[in-house]
Amino acid sequence: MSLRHVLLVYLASGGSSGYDIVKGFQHTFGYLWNASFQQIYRDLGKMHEEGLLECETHENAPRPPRKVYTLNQAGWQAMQTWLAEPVPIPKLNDAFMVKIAAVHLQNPDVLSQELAQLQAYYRDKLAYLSKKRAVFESLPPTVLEKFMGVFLTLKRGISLVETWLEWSDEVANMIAARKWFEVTPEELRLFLDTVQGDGLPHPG
Amino acid sequence: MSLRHVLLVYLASGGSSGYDIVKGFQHTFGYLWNASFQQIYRDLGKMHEEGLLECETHENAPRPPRKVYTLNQAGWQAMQTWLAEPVPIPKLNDAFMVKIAAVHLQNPDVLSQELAQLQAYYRDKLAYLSKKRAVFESLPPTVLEKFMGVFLTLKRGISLVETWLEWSDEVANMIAARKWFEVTPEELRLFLDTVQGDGLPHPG
DNA sequence: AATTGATATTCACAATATTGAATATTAATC
DNA sequence: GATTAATATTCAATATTGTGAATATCAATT
Repeated sequence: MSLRHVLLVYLASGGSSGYDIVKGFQHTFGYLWNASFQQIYRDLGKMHEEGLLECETHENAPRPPRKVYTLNQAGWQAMQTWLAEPVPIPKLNDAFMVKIAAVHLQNPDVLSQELAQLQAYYRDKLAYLSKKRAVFESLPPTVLEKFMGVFLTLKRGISLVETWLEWSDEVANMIAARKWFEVTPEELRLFLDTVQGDGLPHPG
Repeated sequence: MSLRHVLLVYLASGGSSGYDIVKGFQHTFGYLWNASFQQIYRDLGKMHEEGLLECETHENAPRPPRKVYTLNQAGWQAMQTWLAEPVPIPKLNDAFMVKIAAVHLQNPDVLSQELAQLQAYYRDKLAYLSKKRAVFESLPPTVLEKFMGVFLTLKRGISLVETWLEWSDEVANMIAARKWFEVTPEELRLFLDTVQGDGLPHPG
């Protein structure tokens, strides 16, 4: 699974240029899938080479010309194939959580400042997503029902941010208490070995 | 940021062989950071080459010998440097959410089955993590306080799984209702363009 | 005696992601 | 008239991750 599949899904609702996809991503798949503009352009090019996309260069009056990509038969097929197969469990790689797990190694003031900045970021994000949710909720129920899929992903995004913010308050309390300062690395290692259970494998 | 930093942090509480780190990961950083055993061995080797780690080959009686890596001065330094700099916002790349956002393209029965499998996986995971939490909660408060960092990351992991499961019930209801079947891709694109706000950039 | 299973590690190739810079067109600003 | 900003795309180098297979030692099973 990769960006390519996401692009196929995106293009399934109509052709688009790389530039517009970059813009569109921020508003729709942006909180489901992160990708840089270089990545998007590159993968569009590759998929075109591989025959999954058609590409028409549209002159754009005063602006530089834009390459509009559309799904062709093969692309549609590839998308269907992807949709039919199960997705992998998304992998969580959260560096800040690693810092918190190893809080005894940190400088509390530096950590505290970093936490505050993350909180500010997530509060902004929450405000932004909440505004979006309000738009959805103002729709007539029959219309909302139709776009339930997008609405649900929005709600999931909000839930992720909200629970992060709640959690971050606990983290702030811990940093303020500074009790963990008394833990030596060796104590931690010993403790972790003791608490260890049977383990849960990460499935493909 | 990468696995290498996580390994530095891990080794800060004592030397370890690749094999033991692989095992240890499942129990401690496993739900914060995902890495395969090949990745861990590879990065340990590289970090040794780069002079961040010392490596001693310990004969292991009947078993094959094990390479025990320990942080040296440079490694400790590198870890400190990493700890002092802010972490990037973790990138969310969730293929299942993409599928849900584009639910109108799916076969409801296939999707429904995939959802059920994911739910089973996350229920198992929740049970596993809850058992761990119980161990923490049975500790005397003064001990729990000491290991608060690990406990908080565990709680965050539980919260992620719990809210996913709650969300998945809503998704199941949507699939059962099958209203979104009436949406054409073009309608969706138009709708998304209308609902679009100003966008929120993903910070470095 | 041969197979299986656990321990412990390595190699190689492919896929993906990150970063910085470069190019080209034109409108708007100073 | 020169600089800045926005649109629109591309290239290249590197870093990181993912996957499959291979190697070696020895215990325990069959």
